[in-house]
Amino acid sequence: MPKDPVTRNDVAMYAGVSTAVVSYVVNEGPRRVAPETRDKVLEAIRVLGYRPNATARALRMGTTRTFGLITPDGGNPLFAELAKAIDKEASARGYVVLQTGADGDPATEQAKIAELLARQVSGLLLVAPTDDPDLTDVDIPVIAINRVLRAASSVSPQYRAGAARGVEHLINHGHRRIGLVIGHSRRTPDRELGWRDALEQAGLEEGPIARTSFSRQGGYDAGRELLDQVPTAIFASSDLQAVGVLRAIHEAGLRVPEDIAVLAFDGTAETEYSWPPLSVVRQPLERMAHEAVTRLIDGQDAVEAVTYPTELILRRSCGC
Amino acid sequence: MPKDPVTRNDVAMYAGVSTAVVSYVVNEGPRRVAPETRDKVLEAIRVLGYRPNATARALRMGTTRTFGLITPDGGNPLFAELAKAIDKEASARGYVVLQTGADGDPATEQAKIAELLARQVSGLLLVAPTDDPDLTDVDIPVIAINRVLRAASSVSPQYRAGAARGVEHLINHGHRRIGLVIGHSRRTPDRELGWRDALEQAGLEEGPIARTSFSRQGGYDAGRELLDQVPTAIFASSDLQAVGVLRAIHEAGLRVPEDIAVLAFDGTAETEYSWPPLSVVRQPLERMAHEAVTRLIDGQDAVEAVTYPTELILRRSCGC
DNA sequence: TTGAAAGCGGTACCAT
DNA sequence: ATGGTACCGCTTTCAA
Repeated sequence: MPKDPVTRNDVAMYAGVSTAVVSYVVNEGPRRVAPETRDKVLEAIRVLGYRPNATARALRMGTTRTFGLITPDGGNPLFAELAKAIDKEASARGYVVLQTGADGDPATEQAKIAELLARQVSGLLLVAPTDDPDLTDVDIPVIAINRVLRAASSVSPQYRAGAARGVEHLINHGHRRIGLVIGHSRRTPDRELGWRDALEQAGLEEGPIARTSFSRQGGYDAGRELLDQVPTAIFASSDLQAVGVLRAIHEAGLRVPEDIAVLAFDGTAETEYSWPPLSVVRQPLERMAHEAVTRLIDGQDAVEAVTYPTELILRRSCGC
Repeated sequence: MPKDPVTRNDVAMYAGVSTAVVSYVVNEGPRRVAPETRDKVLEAIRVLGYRPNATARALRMGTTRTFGLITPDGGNPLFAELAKAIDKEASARGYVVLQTGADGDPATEQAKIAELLARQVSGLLLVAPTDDPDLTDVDIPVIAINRVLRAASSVSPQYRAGAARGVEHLINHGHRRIGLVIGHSRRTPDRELGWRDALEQAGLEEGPIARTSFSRQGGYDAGRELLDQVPTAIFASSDLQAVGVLRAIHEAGLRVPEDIAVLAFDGTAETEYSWPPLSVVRQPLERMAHEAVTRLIDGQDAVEAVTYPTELILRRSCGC
């Protein structure tokens, strides 16, 4: 017997007041209520086990206090950690997040955007990296994370400076031939530019480059490819790739960091327990999540790209 | 100028029909509409860029087609992969999922349940492992995953049989002293029972046990503890723990699997690229997600605990 | 085949 | 301080 839900009407009836008063009590406004009336209502709410219907409220108020979050792949640890940070940030402000994956497919992402819009989300978080979706007639705030959109503000780590800082560290260890594992992409990725910056700065010539997917398998393939060109260090543009590189190196019977050093961009938890533990350039996920959520709520109008400094975390893989 | 949203009223007006007809067209029912009227409406929808308001629909229909998913920690790869599978399953059926983390804290979980109920989710997915939450006056279907609840059905891997199968495999490799890394818990966990089953079955005496948290750090601590008792193989009750164990072993200068073999329960992607790659008892996450979502939608009444067979995946860490 | 209208559960203005 | 009530956008019955 699924007893139908208690509504504000039941409460009003039980407490012998009008529905308006119940509303005033529940929301602590916008009108004052006499203390004793208030107590009657509270009592009725308690006894009846009343829970306001957020759907009705959303309809009336025109806001669901819900964010939509679309990542290319929920299974990717980086996005999982990002999502966790966003959830935490949203929860703290009474929001809730509809999270979904787009399989790294632009068409799917576009469809998911439509679905979330239909559900009246109050803001949209779009995480890297797919093509620019069509955002015309999206009438809610949108923030891009780890990607830059023409039509929306974005929040990202300082890819270029962070990568440069990491590679520079490798150079300080004495490495002169530093390979790069990077993702495919239309324009030159900032992490690649950062790697170049550091090499140039040190007067070093460019090391070997392997372009591959952002995955462990991709890193593995790239690692094998790079090993043929005997670099003494490898900078991977993502944790996943670095983990794959590590495997390729181990299989080749080489030691890290003695024979070859490795440093990765991202800094997810997995890197702390890889073998050896990976030195990383860590994305400030918490700060990024905080900023993204804040912007969504405050609804800034100007389109701007905000970036945050990364953190260099030294572990064993670089030789430290 | 954030032009306010197009409603069904605008469409009706533009097409010169009533709102009812618009509804019939959009939902392809419950009444038939003359083809030409239909075309007019479709045209109006297209021109105006109308998108039905799912919130209003939900209020009227009494269902949001939304699931609530609460995990102890969204950053845990196992839960991230589970969430991904659930998202996929839900999407395919036109549902969407509100995902949130409870920090492994019962009180937080209880609060999140209330929040999701207020938001009228159509079903609730509660993932391991915290205390039994209070589910009285929860009037929607609830499915527990990887945990058993008094008041709701559950979907889990066959922990005991799967663990036994894994340990048995270790025994077949010739191991006679097999340690166990397991989580803390009130009652004896099924994975521990499975480990015992296999040892008993083979007439072996019990190996050393280390009880710790379900984390990489926990596994590391447990690994160090176990190494003092010189087992020749270790069965870890989760991937995370196994990864920690691996680190402890490497630091001790031992080789896997030559000096000590390792096998883990879970089978997340991370294990495929650890060093060496971990042999695992894999949870059938996709099947579990499918079953959980199906049950939520079909709204079975009986409380039952469904379990699914695991898969033994052999890689290098066991000696294969 | 189509239209009018009631009602889903709240909110908040306008009266009293 | 409190009550009555219109309205948020949509679905569906009832009448035409």
